[in-house]
Formats: sequence, C-alpha cells, structure tokens
Amino acid sequence: MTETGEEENVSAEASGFSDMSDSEFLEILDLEDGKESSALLSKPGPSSELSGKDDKPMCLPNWKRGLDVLSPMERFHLKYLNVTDLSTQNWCELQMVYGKELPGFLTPEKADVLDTGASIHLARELELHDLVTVPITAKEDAWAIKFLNILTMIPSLQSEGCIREFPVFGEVEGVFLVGVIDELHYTTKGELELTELKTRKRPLLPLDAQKKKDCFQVSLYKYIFDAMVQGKVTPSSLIHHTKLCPDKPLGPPVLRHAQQEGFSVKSLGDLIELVFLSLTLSDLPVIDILKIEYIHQETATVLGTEIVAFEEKAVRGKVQHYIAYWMGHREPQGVDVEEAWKCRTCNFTDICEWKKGGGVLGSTLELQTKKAK
DNA sequence: ATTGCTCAAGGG
Repeated sequence: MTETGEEENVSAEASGFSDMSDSEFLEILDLEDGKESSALLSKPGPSSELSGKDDKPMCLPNWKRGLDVLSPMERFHLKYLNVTDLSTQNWCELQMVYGKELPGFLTPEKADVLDTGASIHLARELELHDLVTVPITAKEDAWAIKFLNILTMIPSLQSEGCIREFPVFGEVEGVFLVGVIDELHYTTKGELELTELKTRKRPLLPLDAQKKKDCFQVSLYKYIFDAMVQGKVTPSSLIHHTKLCPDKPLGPPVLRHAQQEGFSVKSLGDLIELVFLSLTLSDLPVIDILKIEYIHQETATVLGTEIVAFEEKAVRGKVQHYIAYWMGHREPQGVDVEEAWKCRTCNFTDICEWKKGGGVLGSTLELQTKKAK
C-alpha cells in the first residue's frame, strides 16, 4: 500500500508549539478566563475601541470579535474532523479540546504506549501489503494517494477477503469525518466484519468507559463506510467539505504512481469519480459485524473481545451532541463526577477549568500516593 | 493579506 511522504519539512508533530499563531494563544487565554468572557462587553480593554456612545459593536477589532463568534471548527481552522476526534471527545470533551490547543503535549510514558501501539498496527498492516512512499507537495496529492489506495484495496477485499487500513470519509450531521478502518474481512459465512485492534500496556480488561469509547469509534466507521458503498458520499460533498481543487495538477510522483498501479487519471477529479464508481459498483455490502479485540502489547495475549451492536439512532444522537460543540452551539464539557478518575491520568488537570469550576476537586491524598511511588 | 492550513490513529 502507499503512504505519503512530505517533500517539504512541515510535519505537524515536529513543529510542536512553535507554529501556534498569536490568535491561538489568545484563544487559550480566553478559555482560561472562563465564564467572564462570555459576557460580551465586560472588558472594554485599554485602548477603548468601544468609544462610549457608539452602540454598534462594530468598532471592536475583527480578531477580538472573532474570538466570541467563531465556532471551534473555524477557530482551529478545521475543514473536517477525524473519527478519533469524536471518540476522544467521548472520553472527555474538554481533554480533547485542550489536546487541540496544545498538540503534541503528552508525557513520554504515554507517548511510549502510543508508539508501541502504532508499531504493532504497522506490523499487522505489513502482513498484508508492502508500503511505498510517494512524495507529495499539496493536499490534492495526499488525497489522490488515499483514493488510489481505495481503488486497489476494494478489489483486494473482494478477491483475497481481507484488507487493512481502509480510508473512510463522509458527511455526518453536517460535518465531514475522515478516518481509517483497521481491518475489513469476510467471515467464513460470507459476512463483512470490521475488526478494530486495541493494544494495551497492562494485561487487563478495558474499563467500561474505554469500551464505550471504542464501540463508538467502530460504530462511526460503519456509519461512514455504509454511506460510502451506498453512494451517499458524493464527489461534490467531498470536494465541498475538503475544498480540494479537482483540476489542480497532481504532482509527477503521484501521477507516476497512479500509472504504476494501472490507473490512467489526468486529474484529481477523475480519481474522485473513479472512487465513487468503484465504491458503488463493486458489490460491497454494508458492514455486518463490528468487533474490537484487546490485546496485551508485550505478550500479544488476547485480553478481551467485544462484539458491538450497531445502533444507528444512538450513534447519530451522540454525533449530534458532539457536533454541537464543534459548530459553536454549546460550550465544551468535562467528565461527569462518576468519571472523575479519568482526570488522574489527564495531562491537562493543572489548567482544566472543569475541575476548578467544581465539577471535580482533585484529592490531595491521591496525588500524594501517586508521588510517593 | 481582515494572513495560512490537515496522514489518522496511537492508549487511558
């Protein structure tokens, strides 16, 4: 299969905090101001842009007004969300928001567990296909590679019966979602089964909260995949949300790769049409079974298996609730008191407004026992 | 420029 390689050195991971703009810093401060900031004119500011008599708030500088009226989608400059944005949101919405504000803010221990998980997933992927790196320079190139992967994976699923890392995308409740399905395969009974592998540091069964989040994640995958094969994800919806330029020339390495794979495409637009046809005319069924497998990182022992009952109404309801935050229709929330234990392993407890606001008070005892270790 | 924009998942 194919992965993209940036020619320019602009990896988001590597740039860390340094690429944060001034306005993003202001947004963090704004967040820390908490409730006061929602009262519109509570802080006139030193330079008195509000020149007294004038009732029109138009005299506020644009950037300042923007902080109040921009939705999180706009503030974070997002055209789409990842499936895992929503599942992380299911774990703790506020933690997800802080994570967006401070990307790459992880303890080394956590990063380590994630890295281990990532390499186990990579090893599994390599069991099924090789990886080829194709240099890209524009987002059109990146999406073209994604589409080419889909075009080769669909026949592969139908002939070999198993594929890994299948890209999915589509509009859900007004927002465009993008994700990657771990594995799709046909069972001996001929049912299409999705398998999500979850690796764990400790050889213990996942807690209910963890299962709930993972069930939601795979449910989203089914929701999107089904829509794709049913022709509900149209080229125009895709182009509209991603703001891709279907006529922008693709990079030579991408064109070369497409040719190697046996596709004669001139433009991204061609490719999108081809993907749409392949998805809808390949006799792909909707996903019949959703399965999650928890394994121990070190020993690969299976710790547990979940078969998820797909409940479309419930999934849509959750998505609507989460999307309401992204659209700016409501403020982000922290966890319920019963789930306050999640805060103990959160990287943002120090700055979390939810805790300060009385949702949860950190127990000094717990903190001390933790330190004493 | 009234600045700009994306590989997702990775685990708890």
